[in-house]
Amino acid sequence: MVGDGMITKRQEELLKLIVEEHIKTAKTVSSKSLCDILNCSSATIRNEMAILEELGLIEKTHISSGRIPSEKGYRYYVDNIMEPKKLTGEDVLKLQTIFHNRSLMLSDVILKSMEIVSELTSYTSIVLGGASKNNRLSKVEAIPINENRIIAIVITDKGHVEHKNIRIESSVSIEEVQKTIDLINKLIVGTPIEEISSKLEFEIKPIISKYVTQYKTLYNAFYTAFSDFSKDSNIRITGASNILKQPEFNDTNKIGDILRKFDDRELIRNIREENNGINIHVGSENEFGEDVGLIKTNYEVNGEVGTIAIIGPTRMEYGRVLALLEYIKENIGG
Amino acid sequence: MVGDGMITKRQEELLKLIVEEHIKTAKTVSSKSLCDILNCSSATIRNEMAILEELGLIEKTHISSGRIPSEKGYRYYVDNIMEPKKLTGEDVLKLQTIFHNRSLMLSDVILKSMEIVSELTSYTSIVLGGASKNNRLSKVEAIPINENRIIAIVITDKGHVEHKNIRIESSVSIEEVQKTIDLINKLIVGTPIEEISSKLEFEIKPIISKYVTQYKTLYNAFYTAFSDFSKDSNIRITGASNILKQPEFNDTNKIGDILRKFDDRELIRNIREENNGINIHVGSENEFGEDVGLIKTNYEVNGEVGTIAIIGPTRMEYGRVLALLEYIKENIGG
DNA sequence: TTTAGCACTCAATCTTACCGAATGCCATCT
DNA sequence: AGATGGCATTCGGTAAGATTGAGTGCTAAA
Repeated sequence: MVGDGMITKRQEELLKLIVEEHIKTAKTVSSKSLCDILNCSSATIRNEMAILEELGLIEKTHISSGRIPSEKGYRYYVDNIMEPKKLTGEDVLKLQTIFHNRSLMLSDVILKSMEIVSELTSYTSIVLGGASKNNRLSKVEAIPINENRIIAIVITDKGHVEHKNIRIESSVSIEEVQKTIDLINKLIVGTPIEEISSKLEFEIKPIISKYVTQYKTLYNAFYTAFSDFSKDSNIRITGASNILKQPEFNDTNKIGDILRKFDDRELIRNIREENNGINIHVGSENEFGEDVGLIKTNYEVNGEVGTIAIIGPTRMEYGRVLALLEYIKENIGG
Repeated sequence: MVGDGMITKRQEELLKLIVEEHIKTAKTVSSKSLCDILNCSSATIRNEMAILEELGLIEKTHISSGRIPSEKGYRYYVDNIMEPKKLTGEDVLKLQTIFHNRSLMLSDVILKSMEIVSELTSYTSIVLGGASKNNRLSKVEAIPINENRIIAIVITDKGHVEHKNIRIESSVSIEEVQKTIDLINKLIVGTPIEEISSKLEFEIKPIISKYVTQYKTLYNAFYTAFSDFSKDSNIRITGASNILKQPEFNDTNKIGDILRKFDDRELIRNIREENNGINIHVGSENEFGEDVGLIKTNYEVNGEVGTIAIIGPTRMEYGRVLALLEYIKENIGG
């Protein structure tokens, strides 16, 4: 006996073969097809299969079909059997062309490398970028465009930049706007992004109201500009059509189910990963439902944080995707 | 005889009925079903149908089927028969909640209103935003982040802002960077965006090379930053899953064909509309193929130009979409 | 010019049959 | 006690009719 508890060495080997064969072919795996590898008769394998099925690690699609891994089976495989796959030369090579291109900015490096992963694997990639954790306000600048529009530009110490288009009433003079900006600059530079809203409310507001006559309208404009700062983070989904390459999605209902989820920006935003490490969510463990597998990890480079994720069928090559994401995560530092 | 040439009043009426009935039901239209409306027998209608088919305006799906409009038939309908549909109260109401929200910036107004159109019609919307036509450079600013990264911020007179992350060799001093920025600011403020690249090359480069010792590496950094300025414009596709609501896309191959096109950013960028007006492209007239209809128009507000488009089945409600886009175009000025 | 009538075509649906791939189980072998 | 061979059984998949119904084209008459 080995491992979690009740599963023998041979059963584990059998589970491994079933999972990997199913991942490769998308078909059910028969007892006969494994005779040669396990050096025993199909009847023997059927007996073992019955035990694995008893344990909920594999399933039949109908009463006399071969077996496929269950969700629990994948989980067991991922946790106890799978060994981190080594990347092939081709995979590494394609990614390196991105990492070695010095003229790309960080966000483009991530987008492009995930595009490549999507292309290499025929899965779908998601990049959630742009949040700025632990960034501090470095500078606020306001550029007047015409009498009722100004552009506020906010720059953080880690190099994150956002701009907001602010509409103001025409009764407010340019001088008053400038005075407000000066006050903001003087008072909140160095404040962490997360705290700006409350600082504005409790520290800046009282002061502005003293110095600026039209303070109310101006304050409101700036408050809304700051409060959704980097809230609607960038979402990029690449290779959504790849799900059609997977035979299990040869069904308009299933395609619809997942496509509707890709369209739901709220849901996509929610896959944002907070933990460290690379996390695998099989089937119903993720928000896309039982038919898909999701592998995701966060990244943080120069204070820019985000999440990258790969979505494929439950039957996806977990080991390979894991290795690819690991490689990307290690190489975007530069 | 009326219209283009060979088509009678009654034939035109018949074509109108066939198109509109098909748009409503997605089914073939039989002669019998139109008897009541046209006040004649099915045989008479069949005779007229034979003529319309002769002219290529309608088709059969098989030898004894009812008729559907051909591509040419849709074209004729759009050009000669369709009357601009009046928007329903619900349509207007939903859009107005966006237009009346003063705190949204322009780009968000467009995105959100197209989201609503997509939702109202069950078609797919595309927004290509962010290009800045006729904008002139108003200010360049550089903020050093650390010894080999600076952020360049570019602002145009119309209020368009972009920033680029520039990596520089550590051998370049902050002073040299600042000197370069000052030169750029002095020399190219007021230049139209489109001309910046060439101006950099032929006017700035010689001067920089005189004043800045490490000019080559700096020049290259700025050149790449400017040259893809607003090139990779924002693309937003909303409601891609809506195509599955259309019965003619109840087929994984067709879904795949169009989804692959949605994934192709190059193709999507190419739908950018240059002409004025709202343009309808039926079937093979657009880049998405014979199964879809495309309605698109450009917009220009405060020097920010872009394109909005709606994609549906060939059998789409052209009149309604036309009215919706018209309404949006008229109302994003504010 | 319109219409009624009729033969004909075809999609769609259902039924039936059959093959082959697997399985479960049982009796037997080592 | 574990492994195996044999056998009945199940079920998906494919193919071949059979049936139905909607709709057309054509012709002859109104």
